[in-house]
Order: sequence, then C-alpha cells, then structure tokens
Amino acid sequence: MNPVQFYKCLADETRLRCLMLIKCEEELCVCELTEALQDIQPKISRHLAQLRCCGLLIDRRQGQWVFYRINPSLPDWADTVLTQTANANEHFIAVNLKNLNRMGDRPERARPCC
Amino acid sequence: MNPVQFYKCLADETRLRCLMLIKCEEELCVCELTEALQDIQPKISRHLAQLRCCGLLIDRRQGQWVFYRINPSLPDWADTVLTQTANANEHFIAVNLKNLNRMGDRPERARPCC
DNA sequence: TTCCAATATACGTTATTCCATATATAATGC
DNA sequence: GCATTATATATGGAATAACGTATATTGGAA
Repeated sequence: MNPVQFYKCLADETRLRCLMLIKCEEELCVCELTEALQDIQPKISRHLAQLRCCGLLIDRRQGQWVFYRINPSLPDWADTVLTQTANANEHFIAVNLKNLNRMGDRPERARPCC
Repeated sequence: MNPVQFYKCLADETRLRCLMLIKCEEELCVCELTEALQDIQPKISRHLAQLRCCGLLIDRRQGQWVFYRINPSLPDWADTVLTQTANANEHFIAVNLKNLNRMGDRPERARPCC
C-alpha cells in the first residue's frame, strides 16, 4: 500500500465520508451511501470504485445490492489511520449518520455464515 | 483541523516525504530537505509553506535558515496518523535519509534553551 | 420476455493542483 | 555600500482530478 496513493484516497470529502461511514456501520451499499451523503448515485459509485481499486474497500454483491466494507487485509498502519480518524471526527459524519438513520427501506443483510 | 484538508496535505509525494523526514529528524531546514529530496528549492519551499498554512508545521528562523518542525499543538489523532505512517513506511524515505546523511555543511542548530 | 431498481461506466467539461522559471526578500560577511 | 547564501513568492502553463449527464449492465419480479 503506497502511502501517497492511500492518502490521495482520503483527500476527498466524498470518499472520506464514505470511508468513515463504512467504518462505523461495518458494511453499506451504494444506495445507503447515496442517501447518507445526499448526493447522486454515479458520483458515489465512482468514488467507491476508486477506493476498491486502490485496495481500501472490498465489495460483495447480494441481489441487486452491492455492499462495501473496509478491506480486512489492509495493513495495520492504514487501518489505524482510519480508526483514529473516525473516532476523533464523529461530528464530521454526524449529519450523514442522521440521514442514514432517517432512511426507510434499507436493504436487509443476509450473511452467508449465520 | 479539518480531516479532508489534513489528508490533502499528505496526498502529495513531496509533502509526505518532507513530513516523514521532519518527523524522523525533529527539525529540518529548507536546504536540507532540498538536498534530501534532490529537488529544487522553490518547490520544497512552496510545499512547506502549504504545510505551515494548514497548521501541520511550524517554522523558526535562525540566521539565514528557516527550520521546520511538526506543529506541537496538532490534534492527537493527526499526530498519531503521522507517527503510524512514519513508523510503518521507513523504506519510503530511506533514500532521502541517505541523501541527508551524505550532505556536508549542514547548518548548526542553536537551541535557545541549552 | 418485459419492466424496474440498483449499480457501473463513458464522455466531455470544469476545477484544482502542480510545476518550472523568474524574481523578490532577508540575513550574513566583506 | 556590495556580494553571497537561504528562503519566499508570483506567474503562466501543464497535468490531474472531479463533475454532471447520459447510458450500459445486472438481478429480481411480474
């Protein structure tokens, strides 16, 4: 994980909000993030694709939905950076979490292992 | 400290190398960083100015030289991010540290308190 | 098959960032 | 005063990144 490329990923408001929200919620799909950020779908999708390409996120498809989560094989230092940032900047995503919780009809998660 | 602005500062190779080197060496002047990165002075100076403006670095003038160091009043999370990144990416600045150590005529530090 | 909802991508434009060069400022020593 | 060294800034151009719109793809349900 090239540190410059890693930080380029964090250096955009849309991407950083997505990362922080996913960090908080474990797993989110595109439509949830679109609602949380009150933004348009192609924009969110494009940024998520970038985060996936760079190795920060992984995705899984479940029916119509694609859920994104933090890449579990992220190096320790990078994961620590994300954790520290999320914990110390709760206010940064407070509005987005509120939007998310107000959202009706959120897709059900079916976990393969439960 | 706005996290997006903070990460924009880290999202450039020149700036990240400067930060990592300063983190290792406590304090470096412009000409030392110019030598360590084998780059031109206005470029280094411009990036350091940006890091100072954004609150990541502070400077002090001593004679002809201007020394830069990490802003001691950086929030904890931001300092942790820098520390983690530096510790886990020693190879990233290895060449630059070598250049620095090869450098002759490095300016003497006069500390006000010793 | 057809329709619909969720997601991804392509394309052209706009905005931002970075750069090299030239020049200005500041401190030191003669 | 002048010359030298270190640092800062201004400027115009080049490269990169982000954007909105339109459209393609995918999966589920009728």
